[in-house]
Amino acid sequence: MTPSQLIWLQQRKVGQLKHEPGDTIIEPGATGARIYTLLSGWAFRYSTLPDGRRQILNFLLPGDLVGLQAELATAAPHGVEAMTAVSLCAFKHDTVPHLFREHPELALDLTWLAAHSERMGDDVLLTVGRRNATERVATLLVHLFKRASSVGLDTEGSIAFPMTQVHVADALGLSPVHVNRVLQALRRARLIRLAGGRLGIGDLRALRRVAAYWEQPAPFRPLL
Amino acid sequence: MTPSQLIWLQQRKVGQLKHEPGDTIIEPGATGARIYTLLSGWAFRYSTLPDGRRQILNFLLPGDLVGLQAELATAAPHGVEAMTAVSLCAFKHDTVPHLFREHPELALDLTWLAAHSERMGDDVLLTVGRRNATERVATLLVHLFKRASSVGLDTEGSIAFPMTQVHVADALGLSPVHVNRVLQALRRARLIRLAGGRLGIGDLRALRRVAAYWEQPAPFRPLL
DNA sequence: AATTGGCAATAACACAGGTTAAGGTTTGTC
DNA sequence: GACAAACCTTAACCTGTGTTATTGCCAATT
Repeated sequence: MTPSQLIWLQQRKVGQLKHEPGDTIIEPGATGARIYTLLSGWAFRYSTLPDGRRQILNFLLPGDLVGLQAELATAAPHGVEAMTAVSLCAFKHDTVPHLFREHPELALDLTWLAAHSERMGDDVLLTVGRRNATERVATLLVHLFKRASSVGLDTEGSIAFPMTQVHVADALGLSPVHVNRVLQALRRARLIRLAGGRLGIGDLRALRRVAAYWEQPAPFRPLL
Repeated sequence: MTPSQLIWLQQRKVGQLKHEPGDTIIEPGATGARIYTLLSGWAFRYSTLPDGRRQILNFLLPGDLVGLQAELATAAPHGVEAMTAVSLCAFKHDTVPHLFREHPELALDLTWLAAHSERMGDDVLLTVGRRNATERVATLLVHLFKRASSVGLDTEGSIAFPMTQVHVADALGLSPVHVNRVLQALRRARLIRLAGGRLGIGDLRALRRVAAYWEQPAPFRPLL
């Protein structure tokens, strides 16, 4: 990123806000939602059916953009909720249109990000649609472990893991009880260590095999 | 779209290509894939697991953009296959970067499209993760019926429906046999008419209720 | 120290949907 | 007009996962 781009972005920043675990960051259906960058903490996007069934769409880690869809749509199509204490960098309203006029390079990066998150969504759909319960859980854990590690959230081979089993269930289309069964099995097989809010992976290669997971080459990722 | 934008787009067009039903339009993992607009026919995006299980990510109807992700990524993350005879409008390589430099308004539309398709993907994930088989099938049929109608593919209350039950199964994370059971039930309930490659909806309101489906306000949709 | 609430663990039971297999149509082809 | 290849349909059976319920643990609160 060039200095002028950086300065421009700084100017668009209107403030920094914090949320507590469990707080709603974006209300589903909210209008005029802002766009944010997640500076620290974990959050998730979700949507629900009229009768309350909830699907977690994805998890948000530091560095992720929040609310691009909500900014471009007239109403936020999904909710966003904090899982830990969270701090966000808020941008002025209409930052996106200005960005396109004044910084086409950054705008292209933004579109790259949108395409990238669509790709991640495709992977999740493959997981939920075609993998069985064990594979789903293994896939999610490998994925989160890698992402958290890549943002430097790992210490001594484990990461802080702020999710409940209900979160895992809602992300994978499973029931909480069955998630528990699968986690027990993975623990007994010494594939994972999960206790006290921390996750460690015993044998990454074996867990990947369980997941029917295979590496996508980690592509260039613009920051914003 | 302004005349100058239109002329510019015309100039970026390098040709028109056709495919037969069952043809692969974009090979999964292909490099240097182009970006297309679907002019006529139906296609779908899919990805597969190493052992062959396939998930259809979404269906492509006339007017849809094909291969934005493939253009921005180094390798196409998913395949695209034609379901009917299909014709595509191909754009020059590097059209996207040029677009951002020369037509920021169009570039914003493009990003809007990317965000929109991510939203559609979110809906599919909700369906596959949290709806039961009947609801899933009903949701898909309502969705496709509405989309096909909105592109003028309907005649006398029915649309040409070129998909096999295997396609439906692969899109919804179900087995073909179970899709058949559900379709029979919907037919018996007079909610749908499905025969001879055509789909009609008997009682849209009732089918929506079955789907646990509710209307998203159809938003402004830029063409490209 | 007692109480409450959220979360994890486990068991018993139920059922939605998967699997396998066997016809039956339709369509195209030589 | 026989044959083959897709595709659809149905049945019988099975299993992975959901449901419901109970217990225990820990942390926070009073």
